[in-house]
Amino acid sequence: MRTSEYLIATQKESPAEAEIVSHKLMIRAGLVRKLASGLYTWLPTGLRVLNKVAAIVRDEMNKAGAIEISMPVVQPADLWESSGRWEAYGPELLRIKDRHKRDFVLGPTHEEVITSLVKNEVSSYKQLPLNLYQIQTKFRDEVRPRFGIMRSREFIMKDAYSFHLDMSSLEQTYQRMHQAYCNIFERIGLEFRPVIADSGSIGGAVSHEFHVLAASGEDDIAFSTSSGFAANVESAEAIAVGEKQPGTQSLETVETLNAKTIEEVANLLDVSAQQCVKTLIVKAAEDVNANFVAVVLRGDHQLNEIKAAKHPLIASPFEMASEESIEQTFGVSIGSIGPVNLECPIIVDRSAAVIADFVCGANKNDLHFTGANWDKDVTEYEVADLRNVVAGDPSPDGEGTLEIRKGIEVGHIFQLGDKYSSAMNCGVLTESGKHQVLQMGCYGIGVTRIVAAAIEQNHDDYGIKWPEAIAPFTVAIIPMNMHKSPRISEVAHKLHADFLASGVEVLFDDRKERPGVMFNDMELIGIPHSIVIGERNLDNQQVEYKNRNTGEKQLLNIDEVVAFVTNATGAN
RNA sequence: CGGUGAGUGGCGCAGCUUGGUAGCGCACUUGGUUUGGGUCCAAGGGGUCGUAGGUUCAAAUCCUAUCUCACCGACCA
Repeated sequence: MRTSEYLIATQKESPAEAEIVSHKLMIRAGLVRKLASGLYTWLPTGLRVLNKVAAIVRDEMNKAGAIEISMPVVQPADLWESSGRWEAYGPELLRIKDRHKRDFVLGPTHEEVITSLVKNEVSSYKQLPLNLYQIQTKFRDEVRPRFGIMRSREFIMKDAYSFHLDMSSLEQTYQRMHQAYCNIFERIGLEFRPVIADSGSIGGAVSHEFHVLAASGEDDIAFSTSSGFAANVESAEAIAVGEKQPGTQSLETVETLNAKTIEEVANLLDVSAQQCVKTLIVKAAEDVNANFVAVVLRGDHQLNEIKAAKHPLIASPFEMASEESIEQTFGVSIGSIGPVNLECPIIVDRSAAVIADFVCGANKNDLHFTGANWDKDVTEYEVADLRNVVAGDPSPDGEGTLEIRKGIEVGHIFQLGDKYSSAMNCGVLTESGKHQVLQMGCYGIGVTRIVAAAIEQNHDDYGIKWPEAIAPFTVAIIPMNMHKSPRISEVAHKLHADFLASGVEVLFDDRKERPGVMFNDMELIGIPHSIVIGERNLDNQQVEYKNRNTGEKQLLNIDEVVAFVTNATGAN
């Protein structure tokens, strides 16, 4: 490819709205352009990358026994009514009407369509298991599209759906998909982790997320320093820190005027936040004989609302009590609430339950207790896992401590069970001739998001540093002042032809630009290898090779260039 | 949806307070210059100032309404 016949579309400045590196670089390197909020056009260079990612995903899916299909983006509303998601999905589901005023949706996902397909096409246990996938455009009317392609409304997803007679078959395919996903991210060349994810409202379901590690990630991932344990912080189990301590002090009341937050109280009393407990008042579940439930955490810990919502005493969805309702119910302001003599059910986090002689609110304004102890000063309570894990916590599998890093979610695999198949009555006849509802798994990869995540993980001050496997071009030819030097032009054209003949993806910068412009553009676009042709080295029949990722430079004889680059590519 | 801010050539912005010829940098075109790291000079093309209404002799500027977009919060590939 020659730049003169291509749309290179690089820019010096990035748009004001671009916040994260990948977004800025995708605009500057000419990969994408925004059409409207959350809607992007993929320019030639961006599309080349996208297609490479998709090709790797497709290849690994095929190898793992999945079969490619393609389903419509526009889906009839009645399908969504049959699964119950027409109401349940919410405003993220873009609803449209056709000319006959019939309701349709732009597909945010395809469980309904695939389940309806399999229901009609598959009727015997002999046809199972079956794993179907597509790589296709999805539309989710995100509340807040963000970070360019990272969270856009229209995006490309690889979604696979597997169908099984029983759970053990589902588990097998699930493991196979887990492995396929690892293969995919390894081949693309990303640093990633499969992590245990929140299993959501579907009871007993197993789920893993795949995260690309990057500082700009929106998710916190907890890892064990010495085992393979990894989980999303929102679902990582927090175990008690340390052994249960015996109490040595007795309850004393202290005045804490103007001290409301844990920090202020701890400072005032000159104790650490770890020696305090904080008491949060939350809405109780409907079948509980109280309006509110108190949740007690160690002062330095944060409540995990997902865990809280799953507790039988706590309302789901989770809701904090308002300041007014707390004052009405307990007659004390929010800063002085504590578990001692509190008139409501009390749930204590595991780590708060092992400390002794702690500081807590005295349920009277501007007063706190010191020297409080469980079982002595508070007798009615239960213990549960309610907090977010923090760095340094013991790993829940008992090996090592936890470390927390940021991740970008690029894949999610899920054992769905029969949620959709039973709602839509999708089943087959078993060996014994009985109708049986199928078990399902679903497996998603954000193909467009991978492109952004790859940039987040691989860039420098000059631009993108593509992993070899997804680079838009393998090699750039950069001739110095070609239009003034017939012999440079000759070598450049020859190398271009040679690369093409060898099947190497080459971008030949034949623009009449100054060298600096070409260097900057090629580095911005992030082409892994480049060949610089200048008068300087041509006397020795040599050109300069430069590696974008390692910065390595060396002189090559003209006749060995193609072999060298081919070799360098294979080596990575 | 809540909070904050912004809409002026393709991009980045100034001008608005105090109404009076729409401006700068990048990009683009032409000519020259330069040529191993975004050269320099000159000439040029391109803008209903988000939209609608109002005030006024006169509105990018003041007033009203409206739309769009971005950033911070709860969701997700």
